[in-house]
Amino acid sequence: MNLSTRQLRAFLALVDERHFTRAAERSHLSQPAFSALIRAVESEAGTRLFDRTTRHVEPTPEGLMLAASARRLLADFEGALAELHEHHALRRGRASIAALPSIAAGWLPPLLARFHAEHPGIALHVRDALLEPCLALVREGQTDFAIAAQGADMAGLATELFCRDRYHLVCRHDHPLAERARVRLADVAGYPLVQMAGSSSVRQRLDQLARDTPLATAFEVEHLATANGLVLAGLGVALVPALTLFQFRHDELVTRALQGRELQRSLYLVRRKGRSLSRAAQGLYERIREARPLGTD
Amino acid sequence: MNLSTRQLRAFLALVDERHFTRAAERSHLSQPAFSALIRAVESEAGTRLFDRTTRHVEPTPEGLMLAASARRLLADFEGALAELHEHHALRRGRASIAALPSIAAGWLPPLLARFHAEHPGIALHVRDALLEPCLALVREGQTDFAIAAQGADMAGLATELFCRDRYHLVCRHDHPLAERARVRLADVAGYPLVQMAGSSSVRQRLDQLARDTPLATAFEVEHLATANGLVLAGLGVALVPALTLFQFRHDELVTRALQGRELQRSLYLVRRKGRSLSRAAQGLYERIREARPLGTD
DNA sequence: CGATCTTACGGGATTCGTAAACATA
DNA sequence: TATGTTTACGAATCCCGTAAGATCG
Repeated sequence: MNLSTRQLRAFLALVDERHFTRAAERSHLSQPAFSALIRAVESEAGTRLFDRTTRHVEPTPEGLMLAASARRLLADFEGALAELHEHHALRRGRASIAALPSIAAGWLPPLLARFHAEHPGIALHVRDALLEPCLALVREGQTDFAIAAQGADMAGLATELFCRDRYHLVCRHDHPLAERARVRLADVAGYPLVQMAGSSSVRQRLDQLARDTPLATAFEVEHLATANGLVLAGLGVALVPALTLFQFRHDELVTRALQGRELQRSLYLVRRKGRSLSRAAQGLYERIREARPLGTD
Repeated sequence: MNLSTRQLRAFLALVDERHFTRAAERSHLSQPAFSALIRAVESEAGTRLFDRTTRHVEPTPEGLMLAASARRLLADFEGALAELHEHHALRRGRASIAALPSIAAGWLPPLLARFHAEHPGIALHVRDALLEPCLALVREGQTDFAIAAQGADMAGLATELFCRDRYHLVCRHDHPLAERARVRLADVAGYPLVQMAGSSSVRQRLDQLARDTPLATAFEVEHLATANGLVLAGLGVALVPALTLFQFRHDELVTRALQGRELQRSLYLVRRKGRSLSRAAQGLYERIREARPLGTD
């Protein structure tokens, strides 16, 4: 049991035209070839579909029945293909991304705004989550891809460098460290520190970097905005990556890049291995890759 | 833009199996042929539908989208074809027939009952109408065919003899004519006659036959049942065709076939010329033709 | 290294178009 | 008789299957 859309279209052409020669022209076929095609359709259908004399062609009642079905089927078919093309052309679709809170709040939104302006038909979804939840969302397919650091278990995930994000000192401009042009990690060791909570990747990476440098943790907070408030109040200084500095823009605060080749974290575009993204997600992914802040080495 | 149901089925086989070799077997194709077929589908769709490595095959998001559509489309398609087959096999459908009142009330119902028992899925519709309305219904396509006499204008209609229906005398058994074994039209001339109304074909045909025999019309009625009552009351005798005699079955009444080669009416199966009947109507038509009461000559 | 998909290629079935035959109003 | 469909037939195309090649785990 096999029929092609071309056959259905030719069949409908004959139903409409009621004339083999004209219907054959409309189908870009010679009349005899068209005649054979109609015979094939009738054979597939298992019943005669047209009453024909040399002077008159007319669908049988069964032909009219099939014509109604065929019109519906072709419309559905073309609708399905059109939808596919819409998705392919990024005119429709859905893309979801997970990102670490710092990225989700700072770097990402302007890019999403640009992408949305370019592709208003694509629905965008963002999840801000800490590192492991981020990776879990990708692993479970609940999000298309993520911007995150490397986790403990990266099996089944494919990563691509997003950027290297250098740690910076943030302090009040009246803080002693504010006067130094170049600041090393060891220089900060003596001062009370406003730290992120241990669950954050910013903190985890910092703990790695400061393995040999005892830091004086004065506060532990969940949110960068809180850290900002504490530093602004003169209760300590903060060590945070460049992409979080948008939270610390204030006249009374200064930032200094920490010297030292290693004093940065690496962020990655993370997606499921061996599994392609939807066209919409692929589009967003590439847009992000093009726009990524390459950072220092 | 052309795709066949076979291609859609093969595509779905691969979505289900996620394995070219197995899907190819399920599709009764060699694996390379199957591979080429999938490529053709992807080319038609305009987008990649599967991620494949030599070890793993998986539909892309677009592939899954198309798969959902394809399943729906194939189900619809097969539904439409199944419906067509149901109609072809006389398991479903609709047949409508128009018939002169005498036929519609007498000969036809038992046949319809048998037909319905054989084909319970076919909805039957009957219209009882006088000759010209009968033919009009057929001409306008409001009924599939009719059992009727020939009308004034038979253009566009195709007829086939249904039966020859001899006129009979109906009278009380105590009527003088009841004693005669053989009755001719002229024998009836002197007696008061219960006639059908001039709009009936029974009457019109009788007027033709009696062109040279002055008949004594005592009553004109619309319905045979009324004629029956009048004859039973001894108010006259009736001249009606054999197929109406079911209305005159009564102990006190006798019927006598009118002698004479011409003293009959011809009834026909009437359908639109050059236009085929639906399978259901065709089935009923043939059933009627097989069962027709051939009548005398 | 083995399982699996892709490419290459010859053979066969399908389908096409031209020309002639056939049918109906 | 003229218009339009079907049949006949040689040719081009498409599609299939076998065999060789490439690739990933």
